[in-house]
Amino acid sequence: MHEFNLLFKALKIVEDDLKKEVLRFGVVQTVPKHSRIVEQNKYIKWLALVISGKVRVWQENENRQILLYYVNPIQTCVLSLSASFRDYKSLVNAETEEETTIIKIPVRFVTEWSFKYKSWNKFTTDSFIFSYEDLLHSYKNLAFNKIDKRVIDYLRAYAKKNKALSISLSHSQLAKEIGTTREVISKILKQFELSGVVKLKYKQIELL
Amino acid sequence: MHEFNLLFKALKIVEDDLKKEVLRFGVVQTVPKHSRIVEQNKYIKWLALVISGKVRVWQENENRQILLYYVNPIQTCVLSLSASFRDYKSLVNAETEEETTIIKIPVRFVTEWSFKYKSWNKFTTDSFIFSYEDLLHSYKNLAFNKIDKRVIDYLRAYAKKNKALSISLSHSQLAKEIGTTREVISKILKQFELSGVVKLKYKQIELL
DNA sequence: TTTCAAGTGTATCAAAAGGTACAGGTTTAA
DNA sequence: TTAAACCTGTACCTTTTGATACACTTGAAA
Repeated sequence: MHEFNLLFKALKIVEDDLKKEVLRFGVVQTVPKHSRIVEQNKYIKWLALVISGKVRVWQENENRQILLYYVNPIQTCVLSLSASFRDYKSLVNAETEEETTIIKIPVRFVTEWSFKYKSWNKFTTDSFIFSYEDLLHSYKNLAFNKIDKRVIDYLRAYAKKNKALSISLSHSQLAKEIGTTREVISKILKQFELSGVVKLKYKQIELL
Repeated sequence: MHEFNLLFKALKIVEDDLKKEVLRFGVVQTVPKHSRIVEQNKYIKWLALVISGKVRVWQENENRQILLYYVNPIQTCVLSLSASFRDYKSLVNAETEEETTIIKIPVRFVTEWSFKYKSWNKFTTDSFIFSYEDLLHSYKNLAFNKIDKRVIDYLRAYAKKNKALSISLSHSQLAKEIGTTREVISKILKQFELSGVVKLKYKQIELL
């Protein structure tokens, strides 16, 4: 059970009883690229922990959408987590960006374990804190920065995370991440290119 | 100890040991109107629970600011809470809006109790969940709605909370809540008045 | 009652962002 | 190799928001 061991290690789970419970009730599942795993307004029955791959979480409103965050290995979507603590409908959408392996835990255990096992308690608390601060950062960014600043920040963060200066995204994908339209992104990127900040290729943006 | 009993009741604290600890380490304090109780980039040493009064929490950036939330009786500021779980500098500002009575708990107990006492665990978890969803709501609102919509939403929420159709706020105060300028608010309110949605008085807005 | 600070109304201009339209490029798969 | 689908560049226009400027109003304190 390679996936479970990864999970135990990452979450610093040392309690044997908790390990047993996770092994007993957790289900490993591999989901193909671009599968919708959480849908707005649907009930959540499982807490999904991402072991490998990547999940994109966003909100939408008519024809616009805005990125909330990505769930990377070894993380969990804080909104499934908070949904687990109550019986709650999802406020967001989530879709795999690539083939993704998850471990699913039935929600009723999530609360129970958080009081029973210290490592699980720490994991859930840390998830909440991290996610709250992340969202706060996005909120501030949205409130105070113009789109061009948000675009370049996004590109730099992306490059940093992938450890590569080349970003493979189309203008419309980028527009969806930022919450604007394709044309606006095209204009801004062109300006960046003219001022020598980036170099544009087909479906690819290179930071200089 | 009137304040402590209120707290126990509101947080559904039933454990006698926890009550004893709260009584022993908690400090009741009454803070006058318009006192800064948390400052951006300062360390947080206490978790403050609001017993009566009201605290405004916001972020600022140069000359603009944006409201994050209000802390009402019996609530705690989620950001002090998350700061309590680590040794952390505040990301926000908080100021009393009126004379406010708080109970201060030294941060080291906050984590400890959350594993030791079920009611405390529930309180912290619920705070995180509630606050996360609240922020998410604000984020979505900011991302998708024009200022006029945000203004009317704000006014209606305010009216609902205060159970009165009359809102005592100047245009510039309102501008700060929304994160825009006074002139924009004046224009929008005037339009609302012309279309019969509100009636404007000096430092007062009446919903019709 | 006078005075003054704070609040409000509004006009004008500028900048930011979005909408529409269309030309042309690139990739993929039939 | 050709068609279809998707991607990019750009021009033009509109709407939204912000900045500046100034006149006028209101309420509270001297």
